[in-house]
Amino acid sequence: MPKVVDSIARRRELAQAVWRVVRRDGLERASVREVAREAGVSTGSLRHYFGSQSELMVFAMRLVIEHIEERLAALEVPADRLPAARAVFAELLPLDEERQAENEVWVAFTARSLVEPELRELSNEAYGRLRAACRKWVAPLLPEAAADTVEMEAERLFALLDGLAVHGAMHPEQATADHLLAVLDHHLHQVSATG
Amino acid sequence: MPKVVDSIARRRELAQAVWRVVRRDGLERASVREVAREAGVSTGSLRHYFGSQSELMVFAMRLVIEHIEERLAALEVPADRLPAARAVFAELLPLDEERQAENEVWVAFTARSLVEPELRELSNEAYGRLRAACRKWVAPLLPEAAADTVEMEAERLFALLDGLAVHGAMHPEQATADHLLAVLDHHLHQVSATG
DNA sequence: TTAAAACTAGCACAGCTGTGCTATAAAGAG
DNA sequence: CTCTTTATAGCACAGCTGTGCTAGTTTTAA
Repeated sequence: MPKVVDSIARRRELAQAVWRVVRRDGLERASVREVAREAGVSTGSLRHYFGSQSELMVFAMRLVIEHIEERLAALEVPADRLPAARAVFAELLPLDEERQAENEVWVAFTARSLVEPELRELSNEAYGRLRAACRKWVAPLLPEAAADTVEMEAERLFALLDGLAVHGAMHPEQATADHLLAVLDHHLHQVSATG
Repeated sequence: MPKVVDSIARRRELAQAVWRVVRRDGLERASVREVAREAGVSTGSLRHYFGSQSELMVFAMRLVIEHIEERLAALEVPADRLPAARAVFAELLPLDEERQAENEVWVAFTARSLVEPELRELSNEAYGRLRAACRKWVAPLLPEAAADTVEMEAERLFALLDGLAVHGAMHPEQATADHLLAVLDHHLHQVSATG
Protein backbone atom coordinates (compact mmCIF):
# COMPACT_ATOMS: atom_id res chain seq x y z
CA MET A 1 0.00 0.00 0.00
CA PRO A 2 1.61 3.27 -1.08
CA LYS A 3 1.92 5.85 1.60
CA VAL A 4 -0.40 8.29 -0.11
CA VAL A 5 -3.40 6.09 0.71
CA ASP A 6 -2.55 6.00 4.38
CA SER A 7 -2.00 9.71 4.12
CA ILE A 8 -5.51 10.45 2.97
CA ALA A 9 -6.86 8.00 5.53
CA ARG A 10 -5.02 9.98 8.17
CA ARG A 11 -6.44 13.19 6.80
CA ARG A 12 -9.90 11.74 7.13
CA GLU A 13 -9.25 10.80 10.75
CA LEU A 14 -8.08 14.30 11.50
CA ALA A 15 -11.09 15.77 9.74
CA GLN A 16 -13.36 13.66 11.91
CA ALA A 17 -11.61 15.08 14.94
CA VAL A 18 -12.70 18.46 13.54
CA TRP A 19 -16.27 17.17 13.41
CA ARG A 20 -16.17 16.10 17.03
CA VAL A 21 -14.85 19.45 18.20
CA VAL A 22 -17.35 21.33 16.06
CA ARG A 23 -20.21 19.31 17.45
CA ARG A 24 -19.07 19.60 21.04
CA ASP A 25 -17.75 23.16 21.20
CA GLY A 26 -18.68 24.84 17.94
CA LEU A 27 -16.77 25.80 14.85
CA GLU A 28 -15.19 28.85 16.47
CA ARG A 29 -13.49 26.58 19.01
CA ALA A 30 -12.06 24.29 16.35
CA SER A 31 -8.58 25.76 16.58
CA VAL A 32 -5.51 23.95 15.34
CA ARG A 33 -4.47 23.15 18.88
CA GLU A 34 -7.89 21.93 19.93
CA VAL A 35 -8.28 19.69 16.91
CA ALA A 36 -4.80 18.29 17.42
CA ARG A 37 -5.63 17.60 21.06
CA GLU A 38 -8.88 15.89 20.08
CA ALA A 39 -7.03 13.74 17.54
CA GLY A 40 -4.27 12.99 20.02
CA VAL A 41 -1.42 14.46 17.98
CA SER A 42 0.76 17.54 18.14
CA THR A 43 0.09 20.72 16.23
CA GLY A 44 3.23 20.12 14.21
CA SER A 45 1.94 16.73 13.14
CA LEU A 46 -1.43 18.13 12.19
CA ARG A 47 0.28 20.79 10.17
CA HIS A 48 2.17 18.10 8.28
CA TYR A 49 -1.13 16.90 6.80
CA PHE A 50 -2.80 20.27 6.40
CA GLY A 51 -0.68 23.25 5.42
CA SER A 52 -3.11 25.69 6.96
CA GLN A 53 -6.19 25.77 9.11
CA SER A 54 -8.47 26.72 6.26
CA GLU A 55 -7.22 23.74 4.27
CA LEU A 56 -8.22 21.54 7.21
CA MET A 57 -11.64 23.13 7.40
CA VAL A 58 -12.28 22.82 3.69
CA PHE A 59 -11.34 19.17 3.84
CA ALA A 60 -13.56 18.55 6.85
CA MET A 61 -16.53 20.18 5.13
CA ARG A 62 -15.90 18.33 1.89
CA LEU A 63 -15.82 15.07 3.83
CA VAL A 64 -19.42 15.64 4.85
CA ILE A 65 -20.44 15.90 1.21
CA GLU A 66 -18.51 12.75 0.39
CA HIS A 67 -20.17 10.77 3.15
CA ILE A 68 -23.61 11.81 1.96
CA GLU A 69 -22.80 10.86 -1.60
CA GLU A 70 -21.43 7.50 -0.51
CA ARG A 71 -24.67 6.76 1.30
CA LEU A 72 -26.71 7.79 -1.72
CA ALA A 73 -24.57 5.65 -4.01
CA ALA A 74 -25.09 2.64 -1.75
CA LEU A 75 -28.83 3.15 -1.71
CA GLU A 76 -31.04 0.58 -3.39
CA VAL A 77 -33.66 2.72 -5.02
CA PRO A 78 -37.10 1.09 -5.45
CA ALA A 79 -38.55 0.84 -8.93
CA ASP A 80 -41.82 2.64 -8.22
CA ARG A 81 -41.64 6.41 -8.51
CA LEU A 82 -43.01 7.41 -5.15
CA PRO A 83 -41.06 4.89 -3.03
CA ALA A 84 -37.98 5.83 -5.02
CA ALA A 85 -38.35 9.52 -4.21
CA ARG A 86 -39.09 8.70 -0.60
CA ALA A 87 -36.02 6.52 -0.27
CA VAL A 88 -33.72 9.15 -1.75
CA PHE A 89 -35.02 12.10 0.22
CA ALA A 90 -35.30 10.15 3.46
CA GLU A 91 -31.63 9.33 3.07
CA LEU A 92 -30.87 13.06 3.22
CA LEU A 93 -32.65 13.59 6.52
CA PRO A 94 -30.86 13.29 9.88
CA LEU A 95 -32.66 10.12 10.90
CA ASP A 96 -29.94 8.39 12.89
CA GLU A 97 -27.01 9.39 15.05
CA GLU A 98 -24.49 9.34 12.24
CA ARG A 99 -26.54 11.59 10.01
CA GLN A 100 -27.48 13.82 12.93
CA ALA A 101 -23.82 14.37 13.69
CA GLU A 102 -22.95 15.15 10.09
CA ASN A 103 -26.02 17.35 9.79
CA GLU A 104 -25.01 19.45 12.79
CA VAL A 105 -21.51 19.81 11.39
CA TRP A 106 -22.94 20.73 8.02
CA VAL A 107 -25.13 23.43 9.54
CA ALA A 108 -22.12 24.92 11.31
CA PHE A 109 -20.01 24.95 8.16
CA THR A 110 -22.86 26.33 6.10
CA ALA A 111 -23.29 29.25 8.46
CA ARG A 112 -19.60 30.04 8.32
CA SER A 113 -19.60 29.76 4.54
CA LEU A 114 -21.60 33.00 4.58
CA VAL A 115 -18.33 34.84 5.23
CA GLU A 116 -15.63 32.35 4.15
CA PRO A 117 -15.22 32.21 0.38
CA GLU A 118 -13.44 28.86 0.39
CA LEU A 119 -16.31 27.21 2.25
CA ARG A 120 -18.81 29.10 0.15
CA GLU A 121 -17.68 27.21 -2.91
CA LEU A 122 -18.45 23.91 -1.26
CA SER A 123 -21.80 25.18 -0.06
CA ASN A 124 -22.73 26.31 -3.54
CA GLU A 125 -21.63 23.01 -5.00
CA ALA A 126 -23.78 21.04 -2.57
CA TYR A 127 -26.66 23.43 -3.11
CA GLY A 128 -26.55 22.81 -6.84
CA ARG A 129 -26.40 19.05 -6.50
CA LEU A 130 -29.25 18.90 -4.03
CA ARG A 131 -31.36 21.12 -6.23
CA ALA A 132 -30.69 18.81 -9.18
CA ALA A 133 -31.58 15.76 -7.14
CA CYS A 134 -34.89 17.35 -6.17
CA ARG A 135 -35.71 17.96 -9.80
CA LYS A 136 -34.68 14.47 -10.84
CA TRP A 137 -36.75 12.56 -8.31
CA VAL A 138 -39.74 14.84 -8.16
CA ALA A 139 -40.34 15.04 -11.90
CA PRO A 140 -41.55 11.40 -12.18
CA LEU A 141 -44.21 12.19 -9.60
CA LEU A 142 -45.68 14.82 -11.94
CA PRO A 143 -45.77 13.14 -15.36
CA GLU A 144 -48.44 15.44 -16.76
CA ALA A 145 -47.25 18.69 -15.28
CA ALA A 146 -45.70 21.58 -17.16
CA ALA A 147 -41.98 22.16 -16.85
CA ASP A 148 -42.32 25.21 -14.64
CA THR A 149 -44.66 23.31 -12.34
CA VAL A 150 -42.04 20.62 -11.92
CA GLU A 151 -39.49 23.32 -11.26
CA MET A 152 -41.71 24.90 -8.64
CA GLU A 153 -42.31 21.57 -6.90
CA ALA A 154 -38.59 20.86 -6.90
CA GLU A 155 -37.89 24.21 -5.26
CA ARG A 156 -40.59 23.63 -2.69
CA LEU A 157 -39.26 20.22 -1.79
CA PHE A 158 -35.73 21.60 -1.70
CA ALA A 159 -36.68 24.24 0.83
CA LEU A 160 -38.69 21.74 2.83
CA LEU A 161 -35.73 19.35 3.07
CA ASP A 162 -33.37 22.08 4.21
CA GLY A 163 -35.91 23.30 6.72
CA LEU A 164 -36.34 19.79 8.12
CA ALA A 165 -32.59 19.39 8.35
CA VAL A 166 -32.26 22.63 10.27
CA HIS A 167 -35.05 21.57 12.61
CA GLY A 168 -33.35 18.23 13.07
CA ALA A 169 -30.16 19.98 14.10
CA MET A 170 -31.70 22.65 16.28
CA HIS A 171 -34.50 20.73 17.95
CA PRO A 172 -33.80 17.01 17.86
CA GLU A 173 -36.21 16.34 20.72
CA GLN A 174 -39.14 17.53 18.62
CA ALA A 175 -37.82 16.81 15.14
CA THR A 176 -37.49 13.07 15.71
CA ALA A 177 -36.94 10.57 12.93
CA ASP A 178 -40.65 9.71 12.97
CA HIS A 179 -41.59 13.35 12.75
CA LEU A 180 -39.23 14.10 9.88
CA LEU A 181 -40.39 11.06 7.96
CA ALA A 182 -44.05 11.87 8.56
CA VAL A 183 -43.65 15.36 7.13
CA LEU A 184 -41.71 14.04 4.15
CA ASP A 185 -44.27 11.32 3.46
CA HIS A 186 -47.15 13.74 3.76
CA HIS A 187 -45.50 16.12 1.34
CA LEU A 188 -44.55 13.52 -1.26
CA HIS A 189 -47.99 11.99 -1.08
CA GLN A 190 -49.70 15.29 -1.65
CA VAL A 191 -47.39 16.26 -4.49
CA SER A 192 -47.85 12.97 -6.30
CA ALA A 193 -51.61 13.06 -5.69
CA THR A 194 -52.08 16.48 -7.28
CA GLY A 195 -49.71 15.72 -10.14
CA MET B 1 -36.09 62.17 29.02
CA PRO B 2 -34.64 59.97 31.77
CA LYS B 3 -31.25 58.59 31.06
CA VAL B 4 -32.40 54.98 31.10
CA VAL B 5 -34.20 55.49 27.80
CA ASP B 6 -31.08 56.84 26.14
CA SER B 7 -29.24 53.96 27.67
CA ILE B 8 -31.31 51.29 26.01
CA ALA B 9 -31.23 53.26 22.78
CA ARG B 10 -27.46 53.22 23.03
CA ARG B 11 -27.53 49.48 23.65
CA ARG B 12 -29.57 49.05 20.51
CA GLU B 13 -27.04 51.06 18.52
CA LEU B 14 -24.21 48.93 19.82
CA ALA B 15 -26.16 45.75 19.05
CA GLN B 16 -26.62 46.92 15.49
CA ALA B 17 -22.88 47.39 15.27
CA VAL B 18 -22.73 43.70 16.20
CA TRP B 19 -25.06 42.95 13.30
CA ARG B 20 -22.86 44.81 10.85
CA VAL B 21 -19.74 42.99 11.97
CA VAL B 22 -21.52 39.63 11.92
CA ARG B 23 -22.78 40.24 8.42
CA ARG B 24 -19.47 41.47 7.12
CA ASP B 25 -16.97 39.23 8.91
CA GLY B 26 -18.97 36.53 10.66
CA LEU B 27 -19.94 35.92 14.27
CA GLU B 28 -16.50 34.58 15.20
CA ARG B 29 -14.99 37.95 14.31
CA ALA B 30 -17.47 39.89 16.43
CA SER B 31 -15.00 40.47 19.24
CA VAL B 32 -15.44 43.17 21.82
CA ARG B 33 -12.72 45.25 20.21
CA GLU B 34 -14.09 44.83 16.69
CA VAL B 35 -17.63 45.73 17.69
CA ALA B 36 -16.37 48.76 19.60
CA ARG B 37 -14.37 49.84 16.56
CA GLU B 38 -17.42 49.38 14.31
CA ALA B 39 -19.54 51.45 16.70
CA GLY B 40 -16.82 54.08 17.01
CA VAL B 41 -16.34 53.74 20.75
CA SER B 42 -13.71 52.30 23.06
CA THR B 43 -13.87 48.86 24.59
CA GLY B 44 -14.25 50.42 28.01
CA SER B 45 -17.30 52.34 26.86
CA LEU B 46 -18.82 49.24 25.29
CA ARG B 47 -18.24 47.38 28.49
CA HIS B 48 -20.12 50.09 30.38
CA TYR B 49 -23.30 49.06 28.56
CA PHE B 50 -22.68 45.34 28.44
CA GLY B 51 -21.00 43.66 31.37
CA SER B 52 -19.74 40.81 29.24
CA GLN B 53 -19.48 39.76 25.65
CA SER B 54 -22.14 37.10 25.97
CA GLU B 55 -24.53 39.71 27.37
CA LEU B 56 -23.89 41.77 24.24
CA MET B 57 -24.49 38.80 21.98
CA VAL B 58 -27.70 37.78 23.73
CA PHE B 59 -28.98 41.34 23.40
CA ALA B 60 -28.04 41.49 19.73
CA MET B 61 -29.84 38.23 19.01
CA ARG B 62 -32.89 39.24 21.01
CA LEU B 63 -33.04 42.49 19.05
CA VAL B 64 -33.59 40.48 15.87
CA ILE B 65 -36.64 38.83 17.45
CA GLU B 66 -37.94 42.20 18.59
CA HIS B 67 -37.62 43.71 15.13
CA ILE B 68 -39.54 40.82 13.58
CA GLU B 69 -42.28 41.12 16.15
CA GLU B 70 -42.54 44.87 15.63
CA ARG B 71 -43.01 44.31 11.93
CA LEU B 72 -45.66 41.68 12.55
CA ALA B 73 -47.46 43.93 15.01
CA ALA B 74 -47.52 46.75 12.46
CA LEU B 75 -48.92 44.46 9.77
CA GLU B 76 -52.44 45.07 8.53
CA VAL B 77 -53.77 41.57 8.15
CA PRO B 78 -56.43 41.10 5.45
CA ALA B 79 -59.80 39.69 6.47
CA ASP B 80 -59.82 36.75 4.07
CA ARG B 81 -58.09 33.65 5.35
CA LEU B 82 -55.72 32.98 2.50
CA PRO B 83 -54.53 36.57 2.00
CA ALA B 84 -54.14 36.83 5.76
CA ALA B 85 -51.88 33.80 5.91
CA ARG B 86 -49.94 35.03 2.92
CA ALA B 87 -49.40 38.45 4.44
CA VAL B 88 -48.16 37.04 7.73
CA PHE B 89 -45.81 34.45 6.30
CA ALA B 90 -44.50 36.75 3.58
CA GLU B 91 -43.56 39.15 6.34
CA LEU B 92 -41.25 36.48 7.76
CA LEU B 93 -39.33 36.00 4.51
CA PRO B 94 -36.18 38.00 3.69
CA LEU B 95 -37.82 39.98 0.91
CA ASP B 96 -35.97 43.27 1.25
CA GLU B 97 -32.55 44.47 2.32
CA GLU B 98 -33.53 45.06 5.93
CA ARG B 99 -34.99 41.59 6.37
CA GLN B 100 -32.14 40.03 4.43
CA ALA B 101 -29.65 41.58 6.82
CA GLU B 102 -31.54 40.45 9.89
CA ASN B 103 -32.06 37.03 8.38
CA GLU B 104 -28.33 36.54 7.80
CA VAL B 105 -27.61 37.64 11.35
CA TRP B 106 -30.29 35.30 12.61
CA VAL B 107 -28.82 32.36 10.73
CA ALA B 108 -25.41 33.08 12.24
CA PHE B 109 -26.78 33.31 15.77
CA THR B 110 -28.90 30.22 15.30
CA ALA B 111 -25.89 28.17 14.27
CA ARG B 112 -23.93 29.34 17.30
CA SER B 113 -26.90 28.59 19.55
CA LEU B 114 -26.14 24.93 18.88
CA VAL B 115 -23.28 25.21 21.36
CA GLU B 116 -24.11 28.33 23.41
CA PRO B 117 -26.80 27.69 26.01
CA GLU B 118 -27.65 31.37 26.46
CA LEU B 119 -28.38 31.77 22.76
CA ARG B 120 -30.12 28.43 22.69
CA GLU B 121 -32.83 29.77 24.95
CA LEU B 122 -33.58 32.55 22.51
CA SER B 123 -33.56 30.14 19.61
CA ASN B 124 -36.01 27.84 21.35
CA GLU B 125 -38.23 30.76 22.24
CA ALA B 126 -38.36 31.94 18.64
CA TYR B 127 -38.88 28.37 17.45
CA GLY B 128 -41.91 27.99 19.68
CA ARG B 129 -43.46 31.26 18.63
CA LEU B 130 -42.99 30.61 14.94
CA ARG B 131 -44.48 27.16 15.30
CA ALA B 132 -47.49 28.65 17.05
CA ALA B 133 -47.89 31.26 14.34
CA CYS B 134 -47.87 28.55 11.69
CA ARG B 135 -50.65 26.71 13.50
CA LYS B 136 -52.68 29.85 14.01
CA TRP B 137 -52.67 31.04 10.44
CA VAL B 138 -52.78 27.68 8.70
CA ALA B 139 -55.71 26.27 10.64
CA PRO B 140 -58.30 28.59 8.98
CA LEU B 141 -57.17 27.29 5.61
CA LEU B 142 -58.25 23.79 6.66
CA PRO B 143 -61.69 24.25 8.27
CA GLU B 144 -62.76 20.66 7.74
CA ALA B 145 -59.51 18.93 8.55
CA ALA B 146 -58.77 16.85 11.61
CA ALA B 147 -56.58 18.29 14.31
CA ASP B 148 -53.58 16.17 13.46
CA THR B 149 -53.87 17.15 9.81
CA VAL B 150 -53.73 20.80 10.80
CA GLU B 151 -50.75 20.01 12.97
CA MET B 152 -49.00 18.25 10.11
CA GLU B 153 -49.64 21.16 7.74
CA ALA B 154 -48.33 23.59 10.31
CA GLU B 155 -45.12 21.59 10.65
CA ARG B 156 -44.72 21.36 6.91
CA LEU B 157 -45.17 25.10 6.48
CA PHE B 158 -42.83 25.74 9.38
CA ALA B 159 -40.05 23.72 7.79
CA LEU B 160 -40.72 25.30 4.41
CA LEU B 161 -40.40 28.81 5.85
CA ASP B 162 -37.14 28.01 7.59
CA GLY B 163 -35.81 26.39 4.45
CA LEU B 164 -36.72 29.42 2.38
CA ALA B 165 -35.07 31.69 4.91
CA VAL B 166 -31.88 29.65 4.78
CA HIS B 167 -31.92 29.75 1.00
CA GLY B 168 -32.47 33.48 1.12
CA ALA B 169 -29.41 33.87 3.30
CA MET B 170 -27.14 31.45 1.49
CA HIS B 171 -28.12 32.07 -2.11
CA PRO B 172 -29.73 35.49 -2.49
CA GLU B 173 -29.03 35.56 -6.24
CA GLN B 174 -31.31 32.58 -6.80
CA ALA B 175 -33.65 32.95 -3.85
CA THR B 176 -34.94 36.35 -4.90
CA ALA B 177 -38.00 37.99 -3.41
CA ASP B 178 -40.06 36.87 -6.40
CA HIS B 179 -38.86 33.31 -6.04
CA LEU B 180 -39.54 33.14 -2.32
CA LEU B 181 -43.01 34.60 -2.75
CA ALA B 182 -43.80 32.26 -5.62
CA VAL B 183 -42.95 29.20 -3.56
CA LEU B 184 -44.94 30.51 -0.60
CA ASP B 185 -47.95 31.30 -2.75
CA HIS B 186 -47.83 27.94 -4.47
CA HIS B 187 -47.70 26.17 -1.14
CA LEU B 188 -50.49 28.13 0.52
CA HIS B 189 -52.66 27.75 -2.53
CA GLN B 190 -52.20 24.02 -2.60
CA VAL B 191 -52.79 23.63 1.13
CA SER B 192 -55.97 25.67 1.07
CA ALA B 193 -57.19 23.86 -2.08
CA THR B 194 -56.87 20.41 -0.57
CA GLY B 195 -58.31 21.48 2.77
C1' DT C 1 23.28 -1.10 5.77
C1' DT C 2 22.75 3.43 4.13
C1' DA C 3 20.23 7.38 2.35
C1' DA C 4 16.13 9.49 1.78
C1' DA C 5 11.57 10.34 2.66
C1' DA C 6 7.69 10.67 5.75
C1' DC C 7 6.15 11.58 10.16
C1' DT C 8 5.88 13.53 14.83
C1' DA C 9 6.83 16.65 18.54
C1' DG C 10 7.20 20.97 20.53
C1' DC C 11 8.92 25.57 20.92
C1' DA C 12 8.82 30.76 19.44
C1' DC C 13 6.84 34.60 17.58
C1' DA C 14 3.56 38.18 16.83
C1' DG C 15 -1.03 39.12 17.28
C1' DC C 16 -5.71 38.95 18.97
C1' DT C 17 -8.96 37.74 22.89
C1' DG C 18 -12.18 38.86 27.24
C1' DT C 19 -12.10 41.23 31.13
C1' DG C 20 -10.58 44.06 35.18
C1' DC C 21 -8.93 48.38 36.35
C1' DT C 22 -8.07 53.39 36.81
C1' DA C 23 -8.46 58.10 35.12
C1' DT C 24 -10.85 61.67 32.85
C1' DA C 25 -14.83 64.13 31.01
C1' DA C 26 -19.79 65.23 30.90
C1' DA C 27 -24.18 65.83 32.83
C1' DG C 28 -27.71 66.22 36.21
C1' DA C 29 -29.37 67.08 41.14
C1' DG C 30 -29.09 69.48 45.39
C1' DC D 1 -21.59 76.38 43.03
C1' DT D 2 -20.75 71.19 44.63
C1' DC D 3 -21.53 66.38 44.59
C1' DT D 4 -22.92 62.25 42.48
C1' DT D 5 -24.05 59.55 38.68
C1' DT D 6 -23.19 58.38 33.93
C1' DA D 7 -20.26 57.98 30.16
C1' DT D 8 -15.97 57.33 27.79
C1' DA D 9 -11.23 56.17 27.13
C1' DG D 10 -7.38 53.30 27.31
C1' DC D 11 -4.03 50.44 29.59
C1' DA D 12 -2.62 45.70 31.75
C1' DC D 13 -3.02 41.06 32.41
C1' DA D 14 -3.23 36.25 31.33
C1' DG D 15 -4.45 33.28 27.86
C1' DC D 16 -5.40 31.52 23.26
C1' DT D 17 -4.53 31.92 18.13
C1' DG D 18 -2.18 30.51 13.34
C1' DT D 19 1.94 29.59 11.60
C1' DG D 20 7.03 29.08 10.95
C1' DC D 21 10.80 26.58 12.45
C1' DT D 22 14.02 22.99 14.14
C1' DA D 23 15.04 18.66 16.00
C1' DG D 24 14.19 14.02 16.52
C1' DT D 25 11.96 9.57 15.14
C1' DT D 26 10.07 6.19 12.18
C1' DT D 27 9.36 4.19 7.82
C1' DT D 28 10.53 3.22 3.12
C1' DA D 29 13.82 2.45 -0.92
C1' DA D 30 17.99 1.03 -2.87
